[in-house]
Amino acid sequence: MNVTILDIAKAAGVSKSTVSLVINESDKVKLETRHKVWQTINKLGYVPNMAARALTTSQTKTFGLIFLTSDETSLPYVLDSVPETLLYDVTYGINACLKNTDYSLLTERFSVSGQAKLPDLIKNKRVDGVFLIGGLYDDAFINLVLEQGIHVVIIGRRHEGVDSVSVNANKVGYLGAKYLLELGHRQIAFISGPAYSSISQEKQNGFAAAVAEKGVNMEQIYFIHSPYTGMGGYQALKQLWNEGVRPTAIFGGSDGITAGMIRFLYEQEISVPKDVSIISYEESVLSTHAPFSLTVIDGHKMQLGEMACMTMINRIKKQNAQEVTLIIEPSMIIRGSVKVMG
Amino acid sequence: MNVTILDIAKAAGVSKSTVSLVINESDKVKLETRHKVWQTINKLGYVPNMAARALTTSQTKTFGLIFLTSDETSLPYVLDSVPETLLYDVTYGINACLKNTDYSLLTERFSVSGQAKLPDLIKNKRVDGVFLIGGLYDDAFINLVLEQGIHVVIIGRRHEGVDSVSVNANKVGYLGAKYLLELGHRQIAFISGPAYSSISQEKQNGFAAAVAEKGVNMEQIYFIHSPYTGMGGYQALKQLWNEGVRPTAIFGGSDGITAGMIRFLYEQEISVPKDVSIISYEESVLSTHAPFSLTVIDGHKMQLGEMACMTMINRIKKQNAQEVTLIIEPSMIIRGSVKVMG
DNA sequence: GTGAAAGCGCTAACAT
DNA sequence: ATGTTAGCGCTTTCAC
Repeated sequence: MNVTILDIAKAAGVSKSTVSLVINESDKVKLETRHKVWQTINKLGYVPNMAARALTTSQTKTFGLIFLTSDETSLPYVLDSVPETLLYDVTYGINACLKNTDYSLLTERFSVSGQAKLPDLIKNKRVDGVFLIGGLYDDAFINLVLEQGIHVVIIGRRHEGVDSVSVNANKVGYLGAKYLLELGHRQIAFISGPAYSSISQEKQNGFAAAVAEKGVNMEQIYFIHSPYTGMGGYQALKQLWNEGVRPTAIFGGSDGITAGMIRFLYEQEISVPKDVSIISYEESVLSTHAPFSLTVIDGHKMQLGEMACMTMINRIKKQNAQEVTLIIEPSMIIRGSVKVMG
Repeated sequence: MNVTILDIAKAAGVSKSTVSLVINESDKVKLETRHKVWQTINKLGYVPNMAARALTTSQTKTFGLIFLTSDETSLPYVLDSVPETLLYDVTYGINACLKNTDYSLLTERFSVSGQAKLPDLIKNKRVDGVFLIGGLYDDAFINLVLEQGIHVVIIGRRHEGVDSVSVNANKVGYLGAKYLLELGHRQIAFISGPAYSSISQEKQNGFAAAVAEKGVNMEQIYFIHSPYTGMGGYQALKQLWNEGVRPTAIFGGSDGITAGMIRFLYEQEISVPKDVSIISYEESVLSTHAPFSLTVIDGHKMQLGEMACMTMINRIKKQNAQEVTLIIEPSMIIRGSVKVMG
C-alpha cells in the first residue's frame, strides 16, 4: 500500500501524533524533530490521505459550484438558449483562486424544478461549502442548504443574510448610457434582459439615471426586454426595426443578446459602427470573438469567481463573522464599435 | 452528529453489517429485513458518509478532468488565445453522463511546463480516474499517472495503450471539402490549425482525399496553418488576401479560427455567403452565435465527453479489459453560409 | 515536547 | 441469513 503517517513515524523514530502535529504545522514540536520528520516525509514521498483526514475532521476540503437551472436538458449553446458564459468565467476564477490551496472544486448542474430537493453534492456531504449561481433559488432553498451545515456564497446577486458577490448592475446601465450620450447619441435602444429579472431592471434604472443626469429627453430612449439569448436579441431588434425605429446606438444587456443583435444587423447589411453603434455587456468569449472590435462593459466575471472563492475561504476561517456583501464595479472597455455622433 | 449506519442498525434491530449489505444491494439479505432496513433509512434520513466509505474501499467515487495547458496564466478568451470551448462542451457531456451515478467530477487546470510533476488531484488521491484533455501530454506523463493506480481516459486524440475517445479528424477535412466541391467550389482555402498539430494534419489529409476523389486540381486549394485562435484565423486570411488570393470558399479548422476569419471579412466588407462562402469546424457556442447562420461540421464535443465518461465507468468495472479506442464521426450541419457556385 | 490511545463511519472477512 | 470484529489513515484529547 501507500506510505502512511505510521511509516513516517517509524522511519523518523517518533510517534504517529508527532508526525500529525508536524504536518499540521503545530509550533509545539521542537524545531529539530520537525526537520527530521519533514525530511523523512520527503524521502518516503508521503502524501496525506484526504479520505482519512475527511473522516476525522469532517471537512472534505472541497467546495461545490451549484449551477441552478430551470431545465436540465437544454443544450447550453444553441442560439435560442442562454449561453453559459457566466458559468465558464466564474469557474475559471474560482479555480484560479483555489490553486495553491488545499481545496478542490466540484460542479453540479441542479434543476430547481426537478424532484430532488437538494443537489447530490450537498446531500452526500461531499462539500464544505457551495457557490450558488444561476439566479434560480429562493430563501427556502438557501435555508435548506444552510441547515445541512454547509456554507453558502451566492454569486451574481445579493441576498439577505448570506454572503454574496455580485456586479453592480445599476452601474452597468449607467456606464453604457453615459458613454453613448457623451459621444452624442440621442436615439438609443437598450435590450437589457428579461422583464422578470431584477438585474435587468437595475441595468435599466442605471441607464435612466445617466439619461436624467445628462438632461436628455427620454423620448427616443427605448427600453426593451428580451431573454438573455441570441434569439432574444435578434428578435427584439427585428421588432424594433419593423416598427420603424432607427436608433443610432444599441446596447445589448448580455453578450448573448448582443450576438443576436449583430446577426440581425448583418442580415440587414447595416454596418457597425458606420450605420449604427453597438455596445455590449459582459466581456465573455462571445464579445471578444465578435465580427468586429466590440466596445463592451466588462462584468469582471472571473474576478467575480475569485472573490466568491476568497469570501468562502474567509467564511470557513471565521464561521460566524458578519455576512459579507461584495459588489464588483463594472468598467468600460472602449474598442471600436461606437461612433462619435456629429 | 449525523445519523450513521449504527443508528439504522439499532433502530431496525439488526447489525451494522446487515445495514451495510442492504445499502450495497447485496441479495444475501432476506427480502423482509431489506425492506425493514430501507424503511428506517428513509425514516431517519440516513445518507452514507462518503469519506468513511472512501477510507475503507479506497475508492473516492470521484473523477478528475485534467486540462493540460502550456501556460496557466493566459486568459481563456481573448482573441489571441485558444478559446476553451472544447473544455466547456466536454465538461457538459461528462457531467450529463455522471448524473444519476454516484460519481462526481473535479476539474483541474495543469501546466505541464510548471514545476509540479503531477496534478494535485492525482497526488492527493482525490480521484479514481482522470480524463486527460488538451493534447499537451506525453507517454512519460501518462505512465506516471497510471503508476499511481489511477485510470486514464484520453479525450481528443488516440494514444497507444490507453483508453481514448476522439473525433475522426480526417473525416472533418473530408466532409468539408466534399461539401464545398459538390457545390461547385474550386478555389478553396483551408485554415486547418497549427502545423505541429497532428489533428490539424489529419484534417488536411482528409481534405486532400476528397479533392483527389473528385478529381479536382489541387492548384487552387490553399492549405494554411495558423494557431487555433481568433487572431490566428484573422491573420492567416489577411495574409492570403494580401497575396492576392481570392478563394470562393474558406474552411476554418476550429470555431476560434473561423471567428477570426469572419472578423477579417467583416472588416473588408466582404459579405457571406454572397461574396465568399464559409464553413467551420466544431459547433461550439462560437459558431452558433456567429453573425450569420454558419454551416459547420459538428465535432459532437458533448458526446465526446459522454463517451469518455462511459469508457471510464466501464474501465472501473472491468479493470483489465482490452483498451478501448472510440472514434466519433463528425457530421455536417448545413446552414446558410455556403453558396452554390454557378 | 512527545507518546498512547480512542474514535471518526464504513466495509469485508470470518463466525455463527 | 445475519452478527462480530478488525481495520482503513488520520486527528485529537489526555498523560507523561
